[in-house]
Amino acid sequence: MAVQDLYGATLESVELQSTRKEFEGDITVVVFPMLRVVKGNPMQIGEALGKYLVETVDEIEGYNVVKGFLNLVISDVYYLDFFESIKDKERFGFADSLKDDRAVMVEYSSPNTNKPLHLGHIRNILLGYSVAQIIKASGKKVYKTQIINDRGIHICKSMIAWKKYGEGETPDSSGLKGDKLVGNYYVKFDQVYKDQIAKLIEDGKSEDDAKKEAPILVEAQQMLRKWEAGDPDVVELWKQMNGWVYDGFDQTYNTLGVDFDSYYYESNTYLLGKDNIEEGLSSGVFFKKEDGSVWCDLTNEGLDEKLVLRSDGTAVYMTQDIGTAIQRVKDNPDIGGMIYTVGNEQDYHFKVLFLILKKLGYDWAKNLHHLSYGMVDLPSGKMKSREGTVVDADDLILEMSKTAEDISKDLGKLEGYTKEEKGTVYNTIGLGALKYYILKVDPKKRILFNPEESVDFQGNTGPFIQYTYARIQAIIRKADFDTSVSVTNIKLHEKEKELIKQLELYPEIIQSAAADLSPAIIANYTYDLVKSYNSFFQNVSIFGANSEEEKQFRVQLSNSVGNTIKSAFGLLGINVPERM
RNA sequence: GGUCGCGUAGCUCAGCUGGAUAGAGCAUCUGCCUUCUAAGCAGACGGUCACAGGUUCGAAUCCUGUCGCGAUCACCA
Repeated sequence: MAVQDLYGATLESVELQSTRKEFEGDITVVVFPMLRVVKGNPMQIGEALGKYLVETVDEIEGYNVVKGFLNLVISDVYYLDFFESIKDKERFGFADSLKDDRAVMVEYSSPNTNKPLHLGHIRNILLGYSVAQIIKASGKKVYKTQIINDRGIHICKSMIAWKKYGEGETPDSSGLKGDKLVGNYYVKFDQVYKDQIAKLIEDGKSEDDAKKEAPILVEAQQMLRKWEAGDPDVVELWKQMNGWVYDGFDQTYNTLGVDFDSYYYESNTYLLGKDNIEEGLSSGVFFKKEDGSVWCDLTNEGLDEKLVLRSDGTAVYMTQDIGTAIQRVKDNPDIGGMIYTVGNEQDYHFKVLFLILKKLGYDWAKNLHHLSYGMVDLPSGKMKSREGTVVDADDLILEMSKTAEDISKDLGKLEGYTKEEKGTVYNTIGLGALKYYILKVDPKKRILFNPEESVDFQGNTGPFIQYTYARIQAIIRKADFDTSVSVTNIKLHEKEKELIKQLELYPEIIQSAAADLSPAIIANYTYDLVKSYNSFFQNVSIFGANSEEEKQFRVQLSNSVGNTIKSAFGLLGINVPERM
């Protein structure tokens, strides 16, 4: 029996847990629940059980009973055996054996093409990408995708403003990133719109009328109708401006280190779903009201009736989402489930969407998850694009690198590195700080993002963990050890056992992060591991009175911790530098 | 108002399938750089786990209610 079998055992009435540090032992059996089955005093039952286990199970060397807790002492040999099995592994693809034939599609980012990405998108993208990595590591095939909101009135607003005031400006002519350029015209539209409203009100219009009648808005609406009619000029402009935006987005995705396997454009999918509504009507999932609108009755599920098709026969948001989901499975028939990374303001929408898809009878509908996350708030309050209080994604990333650079320079590390090498490290650290800061928090909680204070490199932060990894690499470089040598006859310290126990938990951590769709689990685990490691390493001197064997074992243990950090950070999409 | 989510140290967060004395980091204070990188380590200080009931041997964790904060309740997306 290996150590992991002991931990993995979950007999129904036996509760096992890792023994708390302050007690002697490795595994604890909680005796209290047994009292329901066996009558007696917890102490006596514990004693009897402990005695029996020591006699019959080789791995168990000793026991003690505290109150109703039976602490079992596991032999060092089993720790060493486990350690031997993971010593050199880069622990990424451990789950190959668990491969599931049903793939999962993960959607994230979902930008609008009228403005650049901001801090809110960053949370979305990091969460989605990380969850995709985690699910892949847990043994499933993953399709990463995004749906791009490339049509609608908001795009036309940027287009009309560019046409009227742009004077042919392009990313090349202005040196601006494409998404920034288009975003500027969206802002421009809003300025002009507001001025026009003010003027109309001055001329005696009511506020409501002014908002509806402002010429630039009317023009944008005309443009949308032309687009829908396929007007060649409008479509051409639309393609051109969206192309600029995609170039800009790609740059940002690139710096963030994320990618996608496929793209869905709303301009292609916005008409989807109507056929599915027809099918739903004939199978009785939906019903038609007198005015011709189509609804889904969810009152039995404790919800309301939900509109799925307007009385004029046009689609609503829900219609599209139904159609798109079905389309995706048609495109990738091995999909057995989907994950939508979308903010929690849409909790209700997805609850309804999933319910409807289930009612329509799709077998994959039971594996749909809304990866719902909280808003990112700034100390000044909510981010509002119109008020200019958004934190731009590119600016933020740049600022994080800059801070990493300043701190690194103060500490005087990285001597002997070229300018370029230094730049790469600063980027790795800055991005590590940003990604970790966002991912370590439970997705469903709101994040208060303080741009100044977020750039923290001490404690539970990305750079601290990266730093530990870099230190481990320094140890390995210096030690020049031979990993093929196995170390056996040594007596393990408590802190070493603690570390091995934590390394052993890694696969379970991934499974649990995959089940909860929460990278925060991986992040916090990695931090705990690093804390244990640092404590172990700084409190037991490596070149002290210890044997060569022990010394070698410690270097190997460092290596193993390093590999685990690297793998865990890989799941978070964070790189680790060899030096920093 | 209905529904959903959140509320843990001064601040930012872990812990939540019920278990032993509720844990980290930041901030404040005290030690530790001739051995691996002090972005570190060791320690001190800091708690009515929002509040009130309930379930039980045992509740931060589960249930009910109250309060506070947020989201959502469109023939918008």
